[in-house]
Amino acid sequence: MNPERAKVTIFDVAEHAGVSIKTVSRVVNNEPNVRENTRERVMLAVRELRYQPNAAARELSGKRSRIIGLIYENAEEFSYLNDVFNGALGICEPAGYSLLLRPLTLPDPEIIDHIRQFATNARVEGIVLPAPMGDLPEVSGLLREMRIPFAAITPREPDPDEINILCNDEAASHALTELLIHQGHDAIGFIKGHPDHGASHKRFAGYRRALKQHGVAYAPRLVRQGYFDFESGRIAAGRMLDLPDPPSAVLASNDDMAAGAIFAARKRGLNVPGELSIAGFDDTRFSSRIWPPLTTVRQPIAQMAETAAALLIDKLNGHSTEAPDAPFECEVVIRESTAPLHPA
Amino acid sequence: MNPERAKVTIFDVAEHAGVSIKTVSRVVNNEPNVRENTRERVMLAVRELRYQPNAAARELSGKRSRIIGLIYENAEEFSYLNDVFNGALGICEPAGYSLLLRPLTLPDPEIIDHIRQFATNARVEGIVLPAPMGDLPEVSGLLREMRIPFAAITPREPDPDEINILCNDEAASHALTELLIHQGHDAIGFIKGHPDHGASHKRFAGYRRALKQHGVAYAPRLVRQGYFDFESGRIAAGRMLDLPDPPSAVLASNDDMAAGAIFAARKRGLNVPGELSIAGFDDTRFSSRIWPPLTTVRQPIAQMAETAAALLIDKLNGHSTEAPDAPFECEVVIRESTAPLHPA
DNA sequence: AATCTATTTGACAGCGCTGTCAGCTTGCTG
DNA sequence: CAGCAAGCTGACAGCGCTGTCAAATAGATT
Repeated sequence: MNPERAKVTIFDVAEHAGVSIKTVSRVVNNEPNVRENTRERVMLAVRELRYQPNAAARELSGKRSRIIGLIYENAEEFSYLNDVFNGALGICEPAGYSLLLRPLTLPDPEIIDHIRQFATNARVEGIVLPAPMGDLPEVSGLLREMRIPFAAITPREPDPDEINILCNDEAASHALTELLIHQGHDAIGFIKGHPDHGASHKRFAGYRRALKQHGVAYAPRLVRQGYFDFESGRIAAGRMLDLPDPPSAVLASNDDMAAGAIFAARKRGLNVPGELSIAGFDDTRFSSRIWPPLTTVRQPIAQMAETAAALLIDKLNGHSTEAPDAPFECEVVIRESTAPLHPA
Repeated sequence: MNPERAKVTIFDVAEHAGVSIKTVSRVVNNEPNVRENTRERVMLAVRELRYQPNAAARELSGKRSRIIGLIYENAEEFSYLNDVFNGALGICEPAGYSLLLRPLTLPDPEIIDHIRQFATNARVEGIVLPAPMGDLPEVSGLLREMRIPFAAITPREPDPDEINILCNDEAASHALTELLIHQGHDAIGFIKGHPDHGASHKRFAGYRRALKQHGVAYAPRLVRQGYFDFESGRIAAGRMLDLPDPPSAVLASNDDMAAGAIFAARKRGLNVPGELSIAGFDDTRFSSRIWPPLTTVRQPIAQMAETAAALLIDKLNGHSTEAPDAPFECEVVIRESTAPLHPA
């Protein structure tokens, strides 16, 4: 199919450098026990001939595919995945790994079969699991059983034997709630995230802790279930705003839902933030571009994905790097969708 | 590393079915000249043993990697890529192909080297080029020279020997401009897209054609260069709005820039669409969620990517499917960011 | 039944690389 | 300068599959 390509083999290089193919292999793979002189000669030949090892042969012979899988939920929300892809790819490429994507539409009754097939068929060595994949016990259970190393980017409790990338969701949510309290709000609505996502629970926990700490009463009527999408945010916010005693501030568990809340407020003729403060979570690309720009929490998603990929590759290569000792830090970003409460 | 996996080889299946490995190979690859009886026996063995062919061995032996590359610009805009990824993956998976991503940050002076390396190193059989990759002559030139089949999703002039997925950008832009003219606007600003994108020129052409057709004077001061990003839209719109005789409507070449225009209008206290109508292009996920929801043009991006991948795979397999005879249809979506002009 | 042709099947040689292990060089040590 | 360990290098056997080509079988024809 491509006559021009892939012509140069290890034999050509060996001949050109006057060594055996095994020595070329050693040099190319950075193995020890090659005299500096020899190494240079081989490297020269490699460059001159533009030699690129045949990945299929390598895999067949060496049992290493150098492929990492990334299983993700094929949801609407894509800003998060954008960062995950970029972070993971940024690490894989220079490390000589390929990244293979596997979208999954949740809920998926055949998820086990799908993943099993992906793992064997695509011959991945390891798998990155961004949220919410890492939250699903059947997924991590299967991978464990198949003995496929994986790195979960998820706020669940860490397992010391597995790679877990965490961030301090709970603390960030606490800080954001505290901000609203300090601005004088005492009727603060909360829109929960999808119950299957670990992050949802962490964020709710931070909210409750802040209320408690500052002596603000917890009002169940001001807490609504959402599912991380715009529509559920719009609906949940609408319900709260139609209450006889509506909240003066709403904290949504992500920015999509916060955008939905803004939409709901505007439909009701409410000024944001004059009459209603709204804050979100995630700082997606659009959070600063809607009106008013959203107060939110920024997570270092790309960095987390980079770390996940890097630790996974280290593990695959037998370097047992230690996981970062502290969770990644989220950062509260204050913009114009929140304001101090002016008593009526 | 994974002792449980990939144990069953073609030999096991052959033995189990009482045939030679070659016959198993024939059955697995759907080759002709196998008696039905034999085929069934082999299939049974395949199922019983859960045989999955080793991709590396296949590739090494057969020269077919069953991998397709996707080279894309690693820009902020991700809604477009989301659809492209999903569309392409949806076709590749069932066809037994893997999709390998290769982000590129433009402009990239070493783009040729990067692509060359990707193509050989990742041993892709073919490549999908979403916009703006298909617009760059050095990219398509290199692939042509390397004899790597590719499918370009781009509005350039089609080459009958190559796979080109088109949509009627020009006509859609014409229709959108016409809509504004019919609403009474006669001072219609236009924010151009990035000059390296073929779509930019098509969209501008549609705008001009509509003006001409309806006898609206073309005013160069109402045309500004943008680069498809929010900021450039904000700035370009700002310049026009600060003119002594500002436009009553602004057409932006994509929704990011339209969002920027809305932002600029709002900063100047202008009501949209009361005092300024704004329309965009693309219908990204956020276009219906900002305030006011954007009038825009929707392209069937996922479908286009599906078609690109499908045609490419057909080509790789020697089935010379014909390209669709007509370009894909864009659709004008009218929302609340545009309104009829009320004379002052 | 013998002959011929078309169809089906199998033996075997690679594909390009890495792992194993044996053999050859060094550079010391005594 | 012999003797030896440590450092280098190379020969060769696979890895699991597909392509080639020859052999076996079935089916058609006389």
